[in-house]
Amino acid sequence: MSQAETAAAAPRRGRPGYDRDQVLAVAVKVFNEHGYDATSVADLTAALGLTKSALYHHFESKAAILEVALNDALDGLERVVDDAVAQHPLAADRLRSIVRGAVHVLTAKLPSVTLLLRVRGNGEVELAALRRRRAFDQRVTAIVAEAQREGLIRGDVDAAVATRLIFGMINSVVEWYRPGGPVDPDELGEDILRATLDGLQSR
Amino acid sequence: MSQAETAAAAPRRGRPGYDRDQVLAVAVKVFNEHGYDATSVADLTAALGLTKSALYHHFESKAAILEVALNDALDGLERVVDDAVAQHPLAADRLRSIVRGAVHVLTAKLPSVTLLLRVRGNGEVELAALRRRRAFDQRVTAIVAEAQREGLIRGDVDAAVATRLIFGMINSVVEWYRPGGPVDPDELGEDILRATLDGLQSR
DNA sequence: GTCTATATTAGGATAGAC
DNA sequence: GTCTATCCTAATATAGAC
Repeated sequence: MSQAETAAAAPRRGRPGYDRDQVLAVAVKVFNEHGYDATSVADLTAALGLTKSALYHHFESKAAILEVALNDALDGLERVVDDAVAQHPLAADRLRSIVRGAVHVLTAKLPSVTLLLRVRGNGEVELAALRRRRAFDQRVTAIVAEAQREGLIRGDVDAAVATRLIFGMINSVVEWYRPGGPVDPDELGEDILRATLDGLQSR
Repeated sequence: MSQAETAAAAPRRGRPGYDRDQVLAVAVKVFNEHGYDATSVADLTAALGLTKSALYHHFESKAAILEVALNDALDGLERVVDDAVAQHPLAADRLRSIVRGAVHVLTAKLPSVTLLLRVRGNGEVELAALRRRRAFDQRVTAIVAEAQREGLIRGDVDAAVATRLIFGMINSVVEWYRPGGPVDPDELGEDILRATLDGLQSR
């Protein structure tokens, strides 16, 4: 994924001449437009301007493309929690750091995170991703519960429900946020922090 | 959908003997478990204990099943806005009514609304549903903007962003809410109203 | 890194009997 | 309302040449 952006800087004569990361970026884009299951390998090759054989030269299967993208997204999200835990002793600070970090990863790695959030558990690749995602959710829920004991989060809402509502709001961003659009990703992180903690009501 | 619950009250001898609503309920459940596109007609008939021909006796195509379910969900959501507009002159009251009503429809019609929220726009049936959903979103955004002018919603967050964040939180409920579980749907509506308007922070 | 050609299976849907 | 048998297309994937 990291090489995808610099792809245009190394053009070929005539044929596209994709490398693995470029193929990945296009494939993930098409997956998100039609859904992974509704996307055929023919759809991918049409978007790439390649034949199936050329695509299978880069990835051994359609599922292998999905696997790389999902792991990229999960790596990014797990790193946010790792960093928050390493940097902040207070759960309240960890939570604020996680909200900001999750919004940052989500906007920076929008395609792969979007794909991750739509996984239903079909096949081994998706099941493995769901397992990692559940572990992530549990770590965050534990931090929210601790932040609640510390007094940051109100006690009249269940910690698991609060976590789900906060991340429900964060994750919904993939449905409408577009890089280069009118919404700044860092401001969005602050908006979501304000919306979930302070509330959207005027005071 | 309404007849599905009373199905067990009219059993047949030997074979299941499904009617249209019962087939619909099972099909929507399977669609949600694997995703619409990943669900084959064979998956549906396996869940029903029927052959393909029997299924095609009730619905003319796989897409026709989807269409009925999506319209059911959209009817429910549109009715919430219609009722809110009819009952409340103030946009602030309309918004509160819509949040409560949307959570209610979402929990009461969980299977069909879940399906609706995952539609990507493949084929005419999904495109038609997306058009209706966009119209719904626009009506709600206009009400949020008006509520902001009335002073209910803070002015430092864009109305369109606020709408998306609020409904992002509401819609995320389909990912974890289960009827008969520990979370009461009416309480959940109040929690979301509190979370989005008052904020989750202790005071 | 890409091509043409093809193997193989699964998918949606129908015909016609009971 | 359901069955068996079948059609036809589209899907994933591979072989082997350039």
